[in-house]
Amino acid sequence: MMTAAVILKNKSLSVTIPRKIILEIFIKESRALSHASIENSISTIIDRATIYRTLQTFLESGIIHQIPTTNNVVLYALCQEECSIDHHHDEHVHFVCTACDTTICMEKIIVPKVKLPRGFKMKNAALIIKGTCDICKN
Amino acid sequence: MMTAAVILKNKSLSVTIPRKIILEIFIKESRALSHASIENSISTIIDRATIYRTLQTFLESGIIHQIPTTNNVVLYALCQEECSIDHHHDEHVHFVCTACDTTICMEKIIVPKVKLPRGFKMKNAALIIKGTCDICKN
DNA sequence: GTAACTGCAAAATATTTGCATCCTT
DNA sequence: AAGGATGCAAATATTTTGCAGTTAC
Repeated sequence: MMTAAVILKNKSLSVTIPRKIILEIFIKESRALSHASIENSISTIIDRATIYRTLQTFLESGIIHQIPTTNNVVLYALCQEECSIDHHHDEHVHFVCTACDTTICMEKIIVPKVKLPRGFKMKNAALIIKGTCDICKN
Repeated sequence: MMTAAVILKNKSLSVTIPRKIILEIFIKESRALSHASIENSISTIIDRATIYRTLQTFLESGIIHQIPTTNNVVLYALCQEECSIDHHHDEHVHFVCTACDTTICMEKIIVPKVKLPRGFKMKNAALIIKGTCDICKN
């Protein structure tokens, strides 16, 4: 189990209070977070601009990856393996539970390859599955 | 080839100037559009609020569907088959060309089914593939 | 004629930026 | 000590809403 400080150091990022707090939230919650949900989870006051900048930094260092959504809210989740800005290992399935509105990474399930038409070259893929999760099932 | 007016009538929507103009843009451009790109394609002045409301209406009537993105911009594209708000037939692949920044629907390629862990129930899926398109290939 | 739709204006929300100060290395 | 990060404030951008006037059916 890597601590926030260790992860930051591994990425050659300076270890600051806001970065540790935000990273610890990601470590604690095993689900995808939006800017807003992070802001809400923080009891301390971290400036909104700092949160934006921190998420951007984490993204560029490959600490987190983005998950596409359809509601103008970008979600972020911890990367499991080593990622970098140009090569994210985020080609696992993301599951969105429409009941509890939670998005989780299904690290174990990789995105199946599909055959593209001639001339198209794939760089990466994201598969978002919506439905109900194992807790909300009914 | 369906005209904008016919599509609107089929969905029991009243045929208004803004709706026709916006729908015609979708018909003409065979790619996914954002609110902003629609606003830019319009020479006539259609109020921004009207565009938002029209897209919402089209979405609810199943005329267009949303495509998830990671940049806080929701994309919309024409539905090919009959859709409704609760059952969209949008389970085809969406291809994002990172060179020309264009998103297109690959109607022919359906999203492969994946096996979910016990307790998870899938309702629908979206597969977004990023790469270079057949025009931008190099 | 009536219900629905549009345009306008304002409000609410979300994101970005400049800059002075503070913190990490 | 120096460079980078933060916090604050302001600027920008985006989206929503209320309402009066207009349009489609």
